[in-house]
Amino acid sequence: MGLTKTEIFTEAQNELAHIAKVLGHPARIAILEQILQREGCICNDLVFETGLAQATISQHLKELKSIGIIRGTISGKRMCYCIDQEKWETAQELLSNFFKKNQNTANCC
Amino acid sequence: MGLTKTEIFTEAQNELAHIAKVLGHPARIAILEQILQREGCICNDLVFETGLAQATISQHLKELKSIGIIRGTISGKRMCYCIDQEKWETAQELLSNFFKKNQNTANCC
DNA sequence: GCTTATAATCGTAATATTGCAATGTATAAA
DNA sequence: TTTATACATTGCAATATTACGATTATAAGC
Repeated sequence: MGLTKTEIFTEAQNELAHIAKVLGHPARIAILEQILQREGCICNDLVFETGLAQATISQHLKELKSIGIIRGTISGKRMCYCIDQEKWETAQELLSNFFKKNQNTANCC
Repeated sequence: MGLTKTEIFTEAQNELAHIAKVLGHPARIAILEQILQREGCICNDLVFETGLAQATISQHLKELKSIGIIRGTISGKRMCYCIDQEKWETAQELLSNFFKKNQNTANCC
């Protein structure tokens, strides 16, 4: 059906899954890496860097904005995208805490 | 087109994205949490726990197996699922390293 | 042998995602 | 005021994902 039954899971599970889902595309990883590399902002040189169409990049940026991990501010006729530090750290911690749940479990099989 | 252009991204980007993608569904987060909680194995009580159909759970388990983060071993007529410690840590580190790329970046906008 | 339990797989329907061309919009430059 | 530039949005086609019922395969127990 292609429809995730979000209502049967907890808020936390849905939130974590949403963050992971947004990170779950190589183009979005590449975009984030570019933004980081240029230590600060960047506009749609991303189109040039990735080789994807402008519309496609725009769509991926929208996905990234949906978890708040990037922010876009207008500077003239250009857009300046950058990392939202706070949201970045939130995502980092949510994932980190999830992985920390697996301390010490002895292998069973 | 629904077809990710994996060939234009690096191995590392594709690998990280794949891991994130697999974690990007609340059912799979829930499944992993269950396996961890029962500190070791579990069979398809997952069906009961989540309320999803057996076929659906089986499919999600397959996704999780695709990144190696869980392993299933046969024990009689049951399957015993557990975390693969090594792969778990690999995934943890890949994500952790990705997030660590954003040290010290001054906010630009 | 047969029956039951457990889980994988197949087939299908519904919805989501990816990607792009075309179009729209706002700003800057001329 | 026109024109160009930079993005966002829309609409569409192709593919992927999610979910489930039905079927199949395997092993245990009789």
